[in-house]
Amino acid sequence: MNKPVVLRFAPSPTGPLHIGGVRTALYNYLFAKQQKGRLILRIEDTDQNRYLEGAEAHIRESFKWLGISFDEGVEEGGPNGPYRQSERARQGIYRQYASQLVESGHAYYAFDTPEELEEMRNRLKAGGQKLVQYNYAVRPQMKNSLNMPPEEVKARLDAGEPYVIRMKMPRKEEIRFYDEVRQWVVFHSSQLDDKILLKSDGMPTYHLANVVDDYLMGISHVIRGEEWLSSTPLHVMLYRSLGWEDHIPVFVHLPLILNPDGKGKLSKRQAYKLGFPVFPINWQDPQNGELSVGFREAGYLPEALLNYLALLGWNPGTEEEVMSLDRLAELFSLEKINNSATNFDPLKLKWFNQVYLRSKDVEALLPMVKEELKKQELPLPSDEFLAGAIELLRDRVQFPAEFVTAAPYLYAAPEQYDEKTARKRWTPEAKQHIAALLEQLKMLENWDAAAIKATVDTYVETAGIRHGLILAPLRLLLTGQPKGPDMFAMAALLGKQACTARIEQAMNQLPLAA
RNA sequence: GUCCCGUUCGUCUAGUGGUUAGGACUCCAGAUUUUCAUUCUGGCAACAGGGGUUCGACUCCCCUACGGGAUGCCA
Repeated sequence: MNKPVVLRFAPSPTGPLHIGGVRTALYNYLFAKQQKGRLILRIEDTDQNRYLEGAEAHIRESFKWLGISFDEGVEEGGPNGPYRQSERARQGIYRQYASQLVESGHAYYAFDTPEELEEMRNRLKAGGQKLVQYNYAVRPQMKNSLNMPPEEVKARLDAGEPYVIRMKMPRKEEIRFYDEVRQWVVFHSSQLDDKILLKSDGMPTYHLANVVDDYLMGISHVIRGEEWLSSTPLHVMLYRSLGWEDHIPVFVHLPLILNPDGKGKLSKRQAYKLGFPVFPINWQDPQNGELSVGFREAGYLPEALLNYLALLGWNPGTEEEVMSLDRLAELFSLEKINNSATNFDPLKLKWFNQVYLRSKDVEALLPMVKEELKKQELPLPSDEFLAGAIELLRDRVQFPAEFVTAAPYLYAAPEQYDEKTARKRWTPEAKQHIAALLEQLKMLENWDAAAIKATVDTYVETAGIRHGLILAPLRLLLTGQPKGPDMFAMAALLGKQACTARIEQAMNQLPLAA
């Protein structure tokens, strides 16, 4: 019988949710969904010193925007709660297992002070040791329960002396584990150190907490970033030492996401320099007040971000690229996850954004355009007008804001006219024709694109001139721009009143080309 | 330094011993369009290097180089 599929995403609220975390969460989500399993959101807040106010809320908000939902978590509830490790720690869960490990001889108490540890490291370094770590070799020289009589240990403990519990890493043991992405990975325990499992503040370290919780929560697959690969042997040892060898989850270590130039882990700094976000939604650093613009605020659609991210390290093995979340969940497979680090490509993300933006119906786009108008402090036209504007512009925008910024003339008469175009097109001859055409346009009863076009066509034909002589200057007068969407449709949308007014206004104002 | 992981067009990638090495983004050219964008067509562009194994290696093995990660009372 197959074990139930239970996944978890376990962020630490020491900072905002990062794009790499989003991808990890996404893969967890996709796999859980595909396998009809459960997905848990667990908050790994065991570091009291680095806890950041607002980070947890940022994480939650981000997922809400992205449309990634969890079956269990702090807000969702569930049978495996509590879902914050700090709360679980308060229940004594981790201490209990740490004690069990001490009793079974797999771990021990250590009373070394930070200064003593520092001294030990310096000594090893000075001695030319290649392994500078608290391990089987230095263990006998340190202040720990392995080197003192039980009475002394008890006395120190009873006296409330600060202590940690360390893993007693065996001296010589091969640790093999299977990773779905890298296949078999082998480590030797001799290279590993006696990692702290329980800190002196009583909190567990990540290693202990994640193993205990994964076991307790019945996690079947651990999908996480590659930076965890190196500590996986410790985790495996922990499972073994706790007698949970049969419950070791399937490990899936995802390749890292690097900066666009391939140099180093994707960083906020690099991203900022290149002009793209790294956080799903805005993040204001509570310490220095610095604001980082999120993908949401920058005009990215969650579908686009997710689609792009899904393909960053995975692909369906076909040439299908534009996929909904449902489709992704359908096609997702662990075997097809890539094993090499990947560069973040903001250009391709933009392309996805364009694809998704264009496919949205007017109803969905309307609120985005309105919001942008509000932001720009522009008057709010009717929905009908905006719908027309959206249809007019949909093939030429990558971001919602561009429905406004790319065509400001739809919302207000132009105040400036493109100089180069004016110099070239606004000739005395052009002005003369436009004036004559204006009279005809004024008489037009049905102000629609076809009628306007017919009027212009007829005028051009009878005057025996080329379209360019009329069209380019006309567009200039109407919009101030040399380019833009279909002019007749645009003029129709603007309305007769506005168009004739703009033409007249420009005829009076705009100096002729020499 | 040590351990671990990795290396196909500029980028994301397909590829599991015999392929004209395929697709997408970017870029370029042409067509369409009143212009720009869209769309369509076409083009440029890759197996890190060296040894093996094999009739035959992008595919398997080893070495080198390069990149990355870990090496915390952080996750």
